[in-house]
Amino acid sequence: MRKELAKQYDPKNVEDRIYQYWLDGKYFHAKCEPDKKPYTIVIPPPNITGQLHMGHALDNTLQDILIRWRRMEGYDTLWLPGTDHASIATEAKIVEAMKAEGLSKDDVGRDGFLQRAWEWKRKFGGRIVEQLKKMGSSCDWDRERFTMDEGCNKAVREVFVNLYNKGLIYRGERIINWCPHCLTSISDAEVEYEEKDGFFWHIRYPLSDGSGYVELATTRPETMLGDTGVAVHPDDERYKDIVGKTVILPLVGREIPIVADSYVEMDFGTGVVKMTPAHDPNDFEVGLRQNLEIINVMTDDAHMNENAGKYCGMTTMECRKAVVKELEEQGFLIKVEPLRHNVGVCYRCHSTVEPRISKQWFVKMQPLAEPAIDIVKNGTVKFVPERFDKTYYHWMENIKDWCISRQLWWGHRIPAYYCDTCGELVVSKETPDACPKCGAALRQDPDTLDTWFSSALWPFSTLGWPDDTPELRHYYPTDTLVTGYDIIFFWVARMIFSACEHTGKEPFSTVFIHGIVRDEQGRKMSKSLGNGIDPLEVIDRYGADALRFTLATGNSPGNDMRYSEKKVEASRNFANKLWNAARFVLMNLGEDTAPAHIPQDLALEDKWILSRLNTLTREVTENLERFELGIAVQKLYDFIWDVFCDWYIELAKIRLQQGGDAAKTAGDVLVYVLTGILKLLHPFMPFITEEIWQAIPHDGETIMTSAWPEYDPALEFAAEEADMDRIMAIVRAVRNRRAEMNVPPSKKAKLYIASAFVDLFSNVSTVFMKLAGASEVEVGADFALDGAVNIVTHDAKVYIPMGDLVDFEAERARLQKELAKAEDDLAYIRKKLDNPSFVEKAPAAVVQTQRDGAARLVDKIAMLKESLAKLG
RNA sequence: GGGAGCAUAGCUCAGCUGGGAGAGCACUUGCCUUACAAGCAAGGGGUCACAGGUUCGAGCCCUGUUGUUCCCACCA
Repeated sequence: MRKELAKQYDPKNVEDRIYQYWLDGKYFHAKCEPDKKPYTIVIPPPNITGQLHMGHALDNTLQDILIRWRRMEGYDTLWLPGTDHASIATEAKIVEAMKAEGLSKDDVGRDGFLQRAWEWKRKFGGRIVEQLKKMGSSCDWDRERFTMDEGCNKAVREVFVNLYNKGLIYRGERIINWCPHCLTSISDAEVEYEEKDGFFWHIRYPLSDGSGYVELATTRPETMLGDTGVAVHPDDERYKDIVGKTVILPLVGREIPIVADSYVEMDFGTGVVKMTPAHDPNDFEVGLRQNLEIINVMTDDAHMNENAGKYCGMTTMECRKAVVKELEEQGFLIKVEPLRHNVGVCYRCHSTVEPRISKQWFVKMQPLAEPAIDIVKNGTVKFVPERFDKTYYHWMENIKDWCISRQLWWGHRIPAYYCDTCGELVVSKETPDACPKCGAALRQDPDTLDTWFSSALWPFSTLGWPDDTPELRHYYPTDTLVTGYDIIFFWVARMIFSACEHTGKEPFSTVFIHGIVRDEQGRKMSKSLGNGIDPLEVIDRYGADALRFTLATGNSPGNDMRYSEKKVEASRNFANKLWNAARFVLMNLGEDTAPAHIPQDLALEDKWILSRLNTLTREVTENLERFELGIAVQKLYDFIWDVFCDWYIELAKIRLQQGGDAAKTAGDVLVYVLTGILKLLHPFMPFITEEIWQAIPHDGETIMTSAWPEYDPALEFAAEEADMDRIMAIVRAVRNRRAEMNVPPSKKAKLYIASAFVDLFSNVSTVFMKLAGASEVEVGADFALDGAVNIVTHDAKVYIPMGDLVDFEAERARLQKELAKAEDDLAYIRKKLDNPSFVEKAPAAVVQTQRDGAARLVDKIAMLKESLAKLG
């Protein structure tokens, strides 16, 4: 007994059940079969703190499409899932949770804190994974990983020690970006810039010799407490005489030198800059060159420290006010002007970042960047779309050392150990028992590593590296990395140089880049705007297939897309259309219908649809190979709706009603084409295609592992396609005329078709009766009819006797108009063909197309003239 | 300051290596035609931002202009 399908497709009755069926069948599991060609994607691991948002939905839809397609193509397919520990974000959550209990990090201590963090991970870390399942993601859940699991930790320690031993990781006192809210250093990549309104305070510093003042301006007056110099440009004539002199720092009284450095812009401000090497990266550089003293005047939580003298203890903002007030009172403040300028903020919490001197661990980037640039330049790693390689090169070529230490507890702890007795530093994969030099107890560095340090190893750490595992040998390098352009720097670039350095190979061969999903008005979806759309809610209302289809349709590599519910509705309607097409097929099948096969005695329309499906198969496959997912999905939509449903099913009805062998053939072709459609569509809409596939005659357990359709030259029927076009042109033209004349569909009329294709049109009279409102059809060389509507296609003149409905004047006018149009068209083509350079230089095929077009127009013009002549 | 994207129908966007422009939604008209009204049929609507250039031929390639968005740098 075949399953009855409901009149409307209801994803709620289908999706969870199907997903469980796939899980039970272990179809997602990659078996690591060395004799099969592998295809591997590692998931961009979502943060354990995260909730599924549209970005994930898009990213995972694209990955699942590629994975499901390759799986059907017969690859040993691995989609490796996992989550990221997200040190800053997670730590912030734990701290917040503890705050509610009235506890601080120090209250619970490091071990207590980590216990809570792991507890939190156990509780909530799986949430986003469950949400990914709702999308239909066919990840190999048996291989799920976590960036802080034992294997990843082993890889992290291996990498850290390797780089350290090569001198590529070092510890040093540098100016770094400090987030006063997260209380940790962050890397350059983690600083964002926001335009903010501020002020430009113009101050004068008196020369020590009493000969006058220098005037300068600053946006951060509180930092003057740490000033250790004043700089001018060496070529600046205005200040030539004072270079080498000193000034007395107002409020502080410190005598500081005036130096000349080409960093200073002569035309900006007064051309004089105060130097605060401890709190400004540029000043720091100048300070190194000019031997300026470094005086840190701030604490790690944005307060002033003891070096700030009486301002000690104030917040930086309080200090700013106090300093400005005193400068004014003492006559050092010249003026204040408003200034809109860029301020660096923490990408996590958006607090203003304080640049400060601090002892941190760094990765020396230059030696790592070079091979990473080469591997993209020589095409081993490709960006799709290509233009992103520019972004990548620019970043890699100007890269600065990477600050990797974080003053956090949640993360991979730095495997460096200090001997407080003899000062020895030990960097080691294994935890050393005692100082190898003096035997005293060791103290491990309290800091952890940047989250991205472990995600940079993700493509190989998840496959077992540094151990030589069968998985690593078989699946690595991986194939495609699917991610948004917003994390090229954070993640993609770092994976590439890490893979080059540690595995000697590329981490993946293609980086498939997508844009971000914006809201209906084109704004970024964000928590603060409250304009985010919850994918789970969309799935609940429209189904995962509809959401996936929408996201795939809108995808053009590298470009942003707008989300709108209208689009999801259209996708839902499409799913319903397919559902009903399947219902129709099912209703017309005998109990003994075999699974998809091509029957004998194909009718014209059978060959036509098979040929069209064949072309579709080739094109969709090619589009997928080129990552043109949006184009592929559009072609499927058009084929299923316009070609299969609107034409083929309607044509098949004729023979299905006739019964007998003709009906059986039609039924077989319906099953064949429907099966092909389901397979091609499956990567995009996995649930509904599986549900239908299970309901129609089929071989195998799941469409997931059925064979991807292949282009077959034997199924190309060019002549039949041309014939069908002739027939369809007449059907369309007749419908058009009837609609124009407001003839109701119920009113049938005889069709006289005058054409050279007598046999073709005679054989399909039932088609015209079914689709073009014909009561009967007569085909011949020509007819002499009075009072008929005249229709002319390229291949035929069609007359419909409509008696008193016919308005001769209108008929004549319409034919005249069509004639004029045809003559214009012909003139246009003739002009081309009469141009010797066109005929000479254009490809032969193009010239031939134009000649054919001209010939068709000549025929059409002749027929139009005949019709006009008959009207008198 | 440097780089990149986008500009096509009322709206949202496709348009692959150049060969007389497409879809969805919206709109108009007629249809409950036994798969589907979340549907069927027919239709209206576009100097492809602007100006040059290359070419037999440009929405597509080149140059410039305008508008817009983003990334990087960070002039204190």
